[in-house]
Amino acid sequence: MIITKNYRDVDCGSLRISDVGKNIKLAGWVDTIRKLGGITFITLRDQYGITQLVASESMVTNLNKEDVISVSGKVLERSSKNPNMPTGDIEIEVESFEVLGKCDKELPFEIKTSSTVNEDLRLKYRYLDLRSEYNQKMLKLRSDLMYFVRTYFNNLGFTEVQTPILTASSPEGARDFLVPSRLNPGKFYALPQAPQQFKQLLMTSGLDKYFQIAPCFRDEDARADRSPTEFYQIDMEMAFATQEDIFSVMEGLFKGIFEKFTDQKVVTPFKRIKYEDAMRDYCSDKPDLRNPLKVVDVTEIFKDTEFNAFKGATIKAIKANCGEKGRKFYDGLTDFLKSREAKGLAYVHVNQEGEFETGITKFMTEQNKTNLMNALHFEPNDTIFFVADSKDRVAKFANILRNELGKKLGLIDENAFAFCWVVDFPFYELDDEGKIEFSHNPFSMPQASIEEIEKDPLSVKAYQYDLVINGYESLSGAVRNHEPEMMVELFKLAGYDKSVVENKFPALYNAFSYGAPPHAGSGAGFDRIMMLLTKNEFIRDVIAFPMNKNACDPLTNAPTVVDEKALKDIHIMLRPEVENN
RNA sequence: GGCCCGGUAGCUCAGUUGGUUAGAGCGCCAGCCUGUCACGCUGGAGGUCGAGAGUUCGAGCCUCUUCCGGGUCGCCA
Repeated sequence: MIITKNYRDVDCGSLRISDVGKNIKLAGWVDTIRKLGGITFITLRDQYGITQLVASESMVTNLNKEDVISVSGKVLERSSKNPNMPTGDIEIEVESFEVLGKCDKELPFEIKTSSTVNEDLRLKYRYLDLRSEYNQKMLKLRSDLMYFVRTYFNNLGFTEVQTPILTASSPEGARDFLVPSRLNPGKFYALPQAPQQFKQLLMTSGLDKYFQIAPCFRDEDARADRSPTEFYQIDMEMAFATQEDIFSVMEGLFKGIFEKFTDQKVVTPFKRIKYEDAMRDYCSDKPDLRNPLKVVDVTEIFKDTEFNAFKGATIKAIKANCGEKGRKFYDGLTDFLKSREAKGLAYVHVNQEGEFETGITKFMTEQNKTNLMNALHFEPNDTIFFVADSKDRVAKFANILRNELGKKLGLIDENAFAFCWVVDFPFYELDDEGKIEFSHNPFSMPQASIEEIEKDPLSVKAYQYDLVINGYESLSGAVRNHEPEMMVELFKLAGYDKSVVENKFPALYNAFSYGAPPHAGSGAGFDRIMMLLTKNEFIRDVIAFPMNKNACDPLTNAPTVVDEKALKDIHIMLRPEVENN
């Protein structure tokens, strides 16, 4: 490692007992000052570590925490060592020091405890927040991860291509960020939601294997695990490739990443679940497989029930052993479900004798019980939970219940990573009005011929896949449709004219008419991987300069008002209600 | 846009049924302290209780409005 030498000889993390006796210059931030009367201990911090300085009291008056100083002195063996620090065997006896950067303001928060501080304040002083040990490690990990990804793809013969940041607005998908064009009055660029079109064009250009650590921009609302403006994607595409080829490359990447950056052994090939089965067993297309609970549809069992909440509803059941939980536990679950807009939560407890008790036991017939036994194979001390609602709402609540039970009952191994491919997404689905609509990507390849599709479009699966890790959608991809004629037919089935394909995606459509190879690829969320590696549930904690929930940056005050002239240049006039704000 | 939670000292928070001068820990300042390492001890400064209105003899606490932040639903093909 290189270390700049004018202000220091070594960094703050590297001196050891073998260095005792050397005259050394060190530079860094004053981390702590401990005055014990005649003697003062100071710890000096940089990105690499912390080294203790020792000085006479008179020598270091007027020193503040977070001052940046350069210190000259002799390395001593400590008389009282600290086994908790890598440099804990030694200290520097200060002979002289120079203040390089004074910290003369009171800190808005303490660096050590910045992670507990109100996020807007942390973001306003992000340069201080980033001084914390967690953030220093986070920045290094991001860099190491980027390097690892690039090395992996380069070793496999991939070419990294930088695709445009200013491009055309696309009609599908999320809201675009728009950038007005000065040279083309009234027209706008859009920031790319993903390099999707460009990487497919590269395939038609003859590039065999493409990748990019690509910035993506979407103007949608934030979530804890979703950045409100921009994020990075590990984007890749291969010509002459099948779904299996993509799986093999990406499994190699994820195995490599998780084995290098965590202490987990990653087993390949990853588990695979059909979309249909995931929806049946977990009521989610991104199930957390660390959670052993499964959902069972019991609608049929209760079709003649007297229980009002079940009448006419779709009913999902989850069996779980809740141990010795009291009424409070069940009420808490019910309240949680209700707070998420469920109508309620029904349950029965199975006692030692295998009989139902509590909850909705009085509505259970013997036949119900027999059927439930066949469906759920419950045992003494199990509890059976039921959520009932309309067909399109019930899955959501079953999923919420499954996740909450997993969490509350401690069924989730926090140290494990559960990888699974979700495959065979449906190509079409019915929209709210019962019309056939593309369910995911209209440009993915269906798993059937056009003749078969026309017979029964809703049964057709797509070569479309997600990689789910611990319940996070971490990668999404597809085998692409590179046959323009078939694409037109597929659009027709969804009620779109040929002109829609031609006009909305002219570059792709035209390019595919000049000889395109079959190709497939994927995009993996770089920030999501960072979250998993650091076990962090907030995406902002793995980004150097994140925006807040409302897509504002308290540090730079972005977005800002701009002056009249700048607006005039780009032919923009603000609506009066906005201007007056 | 809907729903939920929060806003009290620089930071993190407590604050009872509405009742005297609004507290604690950390940080900051001063003094003491020669082996600390979350040093310790003593003292001190520091408050528009987010803002506004209302109810009340009396509001940090109750009501309404509003601003700000977080989570979530919608949204993210």
